[in-house]
Amino acid sequence: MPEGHTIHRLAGELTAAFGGRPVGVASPQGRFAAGAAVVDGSVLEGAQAYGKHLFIGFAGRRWVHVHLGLYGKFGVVAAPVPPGPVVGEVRMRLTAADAHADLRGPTRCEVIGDDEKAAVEARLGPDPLRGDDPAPALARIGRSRAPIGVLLMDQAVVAGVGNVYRAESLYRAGIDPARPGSTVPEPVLREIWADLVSLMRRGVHSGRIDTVRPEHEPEAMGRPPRVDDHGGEVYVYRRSGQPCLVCGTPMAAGRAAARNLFWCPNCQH
DNA sequence: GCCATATGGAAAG
DNA sequence: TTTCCCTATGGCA
Repeated sequence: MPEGHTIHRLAGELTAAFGGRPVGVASPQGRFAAGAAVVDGSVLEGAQAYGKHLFIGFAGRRWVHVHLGLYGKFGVVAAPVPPGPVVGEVRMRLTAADAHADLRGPTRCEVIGDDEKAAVEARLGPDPLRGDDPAPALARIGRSRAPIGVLLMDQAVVAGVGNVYRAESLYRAGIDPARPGSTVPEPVLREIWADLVSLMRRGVHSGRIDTVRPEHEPEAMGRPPRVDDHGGEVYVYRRSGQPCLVCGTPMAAGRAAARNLFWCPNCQH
């Protein structure tokens, strides 16, 4: 479930599990063999997250740059490493005495240096989870004719927001995702930014995306809890055709920039 | 077994 | 704007 909160949480978990110690880096699948050999056995100094990009820092100014993409997974598992052959397509495995971590299906997994890391970061907009100044994002949205729903997903505008936080933050602000960025008043943009900071911090802490306000939660509304494989309690994401939790209107769905888009046609303008 | 689907992004046209 | 990549899972024959 990789939006920015997943990556920031992962950076913390990796630093806690492996930081300051020599770590085995392997490529069970074989596709990361050359990169793994470069850092295998060196000290993992710490992991950093920027948007949806993960940088695992090793001694010698080497970084393993990981991007999970749409369905990548990276999880830390407490020791001992299960005996027997590694099951499935494990691109990279980190191993220490008391923990290991397996990476599967990433869009990117590569060893880079400081300059390449800086180049990746230079392409990203401010990240709500890093405490960045939102001014560049607000300015860019404020002068763009592109839909606000597309702009929020553009990592060069805001780093770390994915399809769920995009849909949910626009719903909570009452803004139609199709609305051009330049037509959204700046105070509303500031409110959306502050909301993203708060929602995404909560996501880092809980490991899932919950966006429903207390007064609309299942218990408060006398409805059954949401049952969905993404695990969180949300207003709009993947709820097309179901009644809006606030007004009862069936939620709408469409496509924008090749991604699923969800909104309430009554609550969002 | 086959197919559709997914919280992403880069490259190709 | 479309295509492609990477993997796991659930629904359906």
